[in-house]
Amino acid sequence: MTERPFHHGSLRTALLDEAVLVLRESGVHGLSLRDLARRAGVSHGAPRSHFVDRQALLDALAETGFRRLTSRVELALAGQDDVRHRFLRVAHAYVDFAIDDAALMDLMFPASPSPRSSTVAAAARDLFATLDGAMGSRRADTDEVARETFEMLFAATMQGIATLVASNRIDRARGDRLVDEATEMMLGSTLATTAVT
Amino acid sequence: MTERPFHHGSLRTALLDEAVLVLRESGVHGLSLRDLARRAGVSHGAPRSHFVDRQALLDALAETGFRRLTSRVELALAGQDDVRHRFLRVAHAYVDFAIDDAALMDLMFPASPSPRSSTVAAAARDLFATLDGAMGSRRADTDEVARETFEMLFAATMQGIATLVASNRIDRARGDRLVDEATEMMLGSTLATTAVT
DNA sequence: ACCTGAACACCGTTCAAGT
DNA sequence: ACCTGAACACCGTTCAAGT
Repeated sequence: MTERPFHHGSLRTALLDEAVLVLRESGVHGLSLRDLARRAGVSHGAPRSHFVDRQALLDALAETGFRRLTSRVELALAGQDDVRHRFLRVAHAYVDFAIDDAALMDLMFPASPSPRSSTVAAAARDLFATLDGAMGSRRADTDEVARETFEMLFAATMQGIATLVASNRIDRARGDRLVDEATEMMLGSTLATTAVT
Repeated sequence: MTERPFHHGSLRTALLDEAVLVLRESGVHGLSLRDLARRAGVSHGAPRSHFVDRQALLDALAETGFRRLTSRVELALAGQDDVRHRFLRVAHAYVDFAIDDAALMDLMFPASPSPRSSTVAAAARDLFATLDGAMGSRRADTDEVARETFEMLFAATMQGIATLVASNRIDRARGDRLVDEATEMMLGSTLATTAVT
């Protein structure tokens, strides 16, 4: 009678957890609702109760990705006041995540942008708000445009380094060094002097 | 008797050309061998004569992508001697391509890196060699390590900006301005003074 | 509210057969 | 050498039915 001992309401999270693992080793292409159902020990129609279609699952995955990355960045911020170290820690947290969960990053920042569900959009906004807080000046009179430009370039560079590593153009150690060098270069630029404290 | 007037040997390129279009409007997910065969007016088994499996088609697409991007960069280099303008033109050429063919870029720089076929690898090397030539110093005694680092950071930043635009985080005009600003910032850094002429 | 299981259309892949 | 068409296993999606 304990034929299906699990999922007295936890099937949704069980599917998501399993999906993260599959994603990590087989990419988006390896993700199938039927396969996830099989792994969870339920019928192939069961996931339908929690995700209307495959895209809904992918959206939910992107949302958890944004939340996990946000908490990683928050962790990197804990107890750091020096600007240089703050940037370095955030940068490494971001790039590490992007490399370890490259396929998930593709779901979070899809190349063919589909209209984003509101819950995913909210999770994305939380991440950007956290990043803003991490990089923003604490002085109110700082040039707003310069700061936003600086933030964008910083995010772009980190995302780019992660892509280089994830696609095997450079190895991880090289990527780590690039993160350091990029951070130093950007903090040393004239843009930075008007953008951050 | 002209039931199938095309493809007296051109089916391969016909499939590839069609695939680029499908890729552009439906992403990798919308690419199906059977659908391509249908559009070309051949049976579903016909593509097999030119591509052993779906991955072989994706590899071929990546290869053509590298070749097209290489020629775009070469075009951007034509008749430009000033360093600043050279960088700006190459950067815009790169980012424009990455935005217009974002899905193709994902095939060229896959998140879950599969072992790359030798022909794809060769096409990729051609692109990197061209980029090296575009950005490299003409003086032989320049610091080699600094130059390579500078090249990597430049490529990473451009790829990152393209990702931001392709995933709709910023619009295209903002991306264009970021390209300009990033180029100025990088050329103004101390890294650049030891890396480029 | 959540899950089952049959049904349908679609896909990648294989393969014998045609030209 | 290139293409056809049947076959097989797999998938997403829908839906009536169970609990």
